[in-house]
Amino acid sequence: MAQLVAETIAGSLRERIERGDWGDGTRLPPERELAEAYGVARNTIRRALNLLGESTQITRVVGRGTFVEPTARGSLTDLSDVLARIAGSSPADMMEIRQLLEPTAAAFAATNASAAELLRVAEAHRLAEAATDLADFEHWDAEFHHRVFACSRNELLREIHNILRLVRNQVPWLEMKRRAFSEDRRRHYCQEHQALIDALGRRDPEGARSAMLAHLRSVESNLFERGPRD
Amino acid sequence: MAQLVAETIAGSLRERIERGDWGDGTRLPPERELAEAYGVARNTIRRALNLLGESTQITRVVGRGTFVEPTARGSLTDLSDVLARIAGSSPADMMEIRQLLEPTAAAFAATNASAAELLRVAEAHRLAEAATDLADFEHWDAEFHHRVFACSRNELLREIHNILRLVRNQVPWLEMKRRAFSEDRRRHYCQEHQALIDALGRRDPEGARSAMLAHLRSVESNLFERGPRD
DNA sequence: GTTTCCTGATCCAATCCTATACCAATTAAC
DNA sequence: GTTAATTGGTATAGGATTGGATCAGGAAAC
Repeated sequence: MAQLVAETIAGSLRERIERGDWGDGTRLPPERELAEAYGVARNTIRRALNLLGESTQITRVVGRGTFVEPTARGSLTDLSDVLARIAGSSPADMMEIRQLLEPTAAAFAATNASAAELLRVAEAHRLAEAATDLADFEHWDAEFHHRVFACSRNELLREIHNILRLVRNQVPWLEMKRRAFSEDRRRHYCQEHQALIDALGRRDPEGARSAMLAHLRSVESNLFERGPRD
Repeated sequence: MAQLVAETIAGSLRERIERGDWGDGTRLPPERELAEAYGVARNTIRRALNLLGESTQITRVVGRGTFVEPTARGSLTDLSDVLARIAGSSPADMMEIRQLLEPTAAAFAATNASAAELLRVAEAHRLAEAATDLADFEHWDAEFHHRVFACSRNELLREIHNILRLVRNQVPWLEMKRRAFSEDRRRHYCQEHQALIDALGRRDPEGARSAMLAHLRSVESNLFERGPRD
């Protein structure tokens, strides 16, 4: 994944900081020294440090040097706290958020997607339809939803969905989905997906929005009501 | 079935991508290299890549290379990658998401908040009003918005906002907000905050929703239009 | 004859790395 | 206090790599 020399070096430096080679508040070697150590030009080191500064907290002071911020680990743990809480959030909250985000993503997609992207959405739908077991269906169903986000042309929206998707791949969720699954329901979902694809093909934002909303409501009621075989 | 050479090559490349020869986000060999490897002219490789681009997500950047889009394969991307992409997302995307999430959070808050929570929202508003410098105002403004999320009674929604808040605390955002700031605008924001608090106090979800939306629209136009002193 | 497809070649534009020089702020030596 | 060395910040130039675009020519299909 590291195509750029600067990216590689940034990764190496980050690792060394996190490993504790340079502790909180200590000074990193001067740029000129790092350049020689890594065998690259100083420009490249500066670029690596700029990249590093985007994610890790470092402070650079003219005449003094580059320092590891004491808060660097703090904000990281902040973030991991956030993620832990996200992972532990309730299915009801999740479905509420999905009903908030996904219809809008579908509406955006109807307006913004290229024909090629719509083909990719349709492809995921087709594979979900053709799936022979639950795991396969789950995979292509998730992929279908994600591809809608992918063509919404809002990168942030897409990445938020990535996070939600990670949560829904946790064990309790898989269990829950397994209990709510039936062949009937699968067919029903596929029909709803088809309706969404039709709306996207018509470039109809409001149609896509309501198709997605209807789909999520049926997912929700299946998830939270009694199983199909009581 | 006399396939074009370019089509055959496109198919071969597609297969290799899906098989994982080149993983998410990695760079494909340069066109000149592929041309030699397949024993064809570079034009033909370019044609194949154009065909490939119609069905698979690849990105081509002059001077850098051709890349497999992170979404091109089904694999779930690493969480740290997701966060890096979130941190790098555009302010326009951010404002779009805020206008999607925050009005709904406000509506939830109007229904769900306890009286004590509403007091905490009002407190943040009061401190933002009383702030004497930009940093202080920024802090309480952000806190105001976050406390609205905190009483929306949807933990997931609140944590998503936490992530967005972390992004908006990055350097480029701070710069942008500084440029868009003026005392006039601060007073205007505070009036809008007051309108929101009034709606929350009336337990009026739709009023809260529209008050928040109006506020975010004015934030957006201030952020993206010319500075206050042109 | 015309069209389509591939080849070969050339030039352009963007990006990355190198190399170098100079500036500005800080620190240490005197 | 003054000066010199150190260090990050900035700018410029050049070479190498890479995708973008175009043109001329040959071969095959119609």
